[in-house]
Amino acid sequence: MSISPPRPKGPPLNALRAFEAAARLGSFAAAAEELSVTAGAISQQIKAVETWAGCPLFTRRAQGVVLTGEGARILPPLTRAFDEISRATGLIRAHGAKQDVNIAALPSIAQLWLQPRLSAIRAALGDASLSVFALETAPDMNRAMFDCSLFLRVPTGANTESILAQDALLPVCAPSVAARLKHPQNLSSETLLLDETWREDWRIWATAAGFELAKAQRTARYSLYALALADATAGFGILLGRRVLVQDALDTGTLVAPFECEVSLDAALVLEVSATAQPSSAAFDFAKVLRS
Amino acid sequence: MSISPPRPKGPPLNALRAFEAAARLGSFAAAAEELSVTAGAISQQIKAVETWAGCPLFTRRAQGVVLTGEGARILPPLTRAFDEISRATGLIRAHGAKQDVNIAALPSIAQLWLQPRLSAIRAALGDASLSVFALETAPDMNRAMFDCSLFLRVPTGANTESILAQDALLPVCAPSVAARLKHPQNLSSETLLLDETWREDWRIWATAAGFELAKAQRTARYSLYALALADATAGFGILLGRRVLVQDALDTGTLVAPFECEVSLDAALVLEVSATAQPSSAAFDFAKVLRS
DNA sequence: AGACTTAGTTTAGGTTTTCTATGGGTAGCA
DNA sequence: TGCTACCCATAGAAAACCTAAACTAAGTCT
Repeated sequence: MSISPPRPKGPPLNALRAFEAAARLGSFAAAAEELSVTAGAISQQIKAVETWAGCPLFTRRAQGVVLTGEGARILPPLTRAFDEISRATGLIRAHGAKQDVNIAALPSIAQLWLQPRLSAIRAALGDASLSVFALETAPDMNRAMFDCSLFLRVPTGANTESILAQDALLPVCAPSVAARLKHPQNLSSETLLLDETWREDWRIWATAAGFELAKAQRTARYSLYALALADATAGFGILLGRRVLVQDALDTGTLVAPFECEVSLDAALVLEVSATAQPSSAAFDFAKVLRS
Repeated sequence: MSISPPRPKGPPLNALRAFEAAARLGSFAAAAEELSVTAGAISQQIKAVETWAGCPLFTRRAQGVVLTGEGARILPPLTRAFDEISRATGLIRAHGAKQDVNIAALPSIAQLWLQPRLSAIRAALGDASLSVFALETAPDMNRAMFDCSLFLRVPTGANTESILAQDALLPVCAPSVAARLKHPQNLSSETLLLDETWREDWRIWATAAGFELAKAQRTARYSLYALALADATAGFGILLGRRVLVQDALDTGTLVAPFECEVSLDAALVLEVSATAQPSSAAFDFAKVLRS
């Protein structure tokens, strides 16, 4: 018998949070994104849980991970528990730090859609400060500590959502370039600009426009939409525009749409407000300004 | 507008666990005991939660702490959430580490009651290893990672409990000392031994025996019951015995009870089994041996 | 076949967090 | 007035955590 060796410890909570995210999202990489750490960190945390529990929770396969029976058994209660913690802490946080609004948005939306509206927003918010966080994928609003999110995606119909604008695809270019484009066929001799995030867009538009993309078509790919937009403005090529993001440029005339054909998308510019946000909070004021 | 500064972090889970324990138990010191850390650590963790939330959760008073409105509001959901986590993780842990039984017990019970029974227990457990942890106060079995607990306390009637023996108070001493004790009055010239944990015991017994304790009564206080028992055996004084703990010494005759008067207590030797323990586990075997 | 891509692992190393150990301070108790 | 029971503050030590970079392993183009 051993008397008072290091006392048996409770479950490692941070590691459990990592496990819960990975199990819920079905991937370590996605969990890493949600928790804003690297995949290696998730891998280690989950190993820690497995060591603590004494049994494996995931079966590792080359193309991903699959929950084991034990893993699947504890996921629902853990999700409930972490949701409850988020909700509870969100409530009290609203009282203290109500002076600050945290927005999650696609980098492109932050730069091209939000920035022009910032001065109006600031005026409406008064002294509450505003922080914008650029994220590649929309966060789970039940978890991440954002008050609002702005993403281009298919609406889910949740009542925390507002559709600000339906999205659509249309090629845009500098007026000088538009002059030599009479017909989609002319595109084959031009450089097509596209954003990495939406690399299928040209294919989708071409199909709808009844235009065959050449195999050897010259293209330029950008990881930042604003960069592609700048190059299009400079007359470097034709950008397959997202209406929401190019609207301002079309309005001011720096870009024009050379063709009539515009393809409607299911995706829209969706504003989502955190479920824990209070109607009296600055986050609500922010949302109200955007909806108007 | 600031773009992508350090992303807003989720609530600090370990700090929330500290808060939940402190709020539930009404004291930082008690929470420290439950989580087996120092009170200073709890103090810092709670400050971390308050900083994160942006509002105080406790009002500090010199004689303790009181929950604020915000604190009281989040306690129930947090307790639910952590209970759920404990339950869920306890379930899977049972599958992996079923080879080990962790017992929490009063130091005195571990030494004086459990030790004599160890060989029988080992025989029944087979290859499962046994660890005994000495604790001053009974842990919350929904939280702490113990499979069983053995404490002297008033039974609550929970169905995870078994009463192994009702407790009682009776003075005990070496046979040589008993020879000169004809009547409780003789005690005034003797040294009374008592354990810090139960410092009221002599007063309780004296009241029941109709015997007035002198103000200048000579006493010796021990922080370890086994030490007091050893001194009593050596003829150093009279120990106010807990029947459960001195029974073995009475049976072997190393100690005797000089007076007839035995005071029954509401407290009993209570065995509690963790709610997450499986009927097939070694913890159940252990409990079965003790009950027989 | 060979090159790329996707998904997770592993290790070392440094950073951040957390804990303990001390030395206060304040109110109730005797 | 001394004791005890609480909690607070600080600094150094210990533990936990994260990142970066190189690696494995199984697809998927070409």
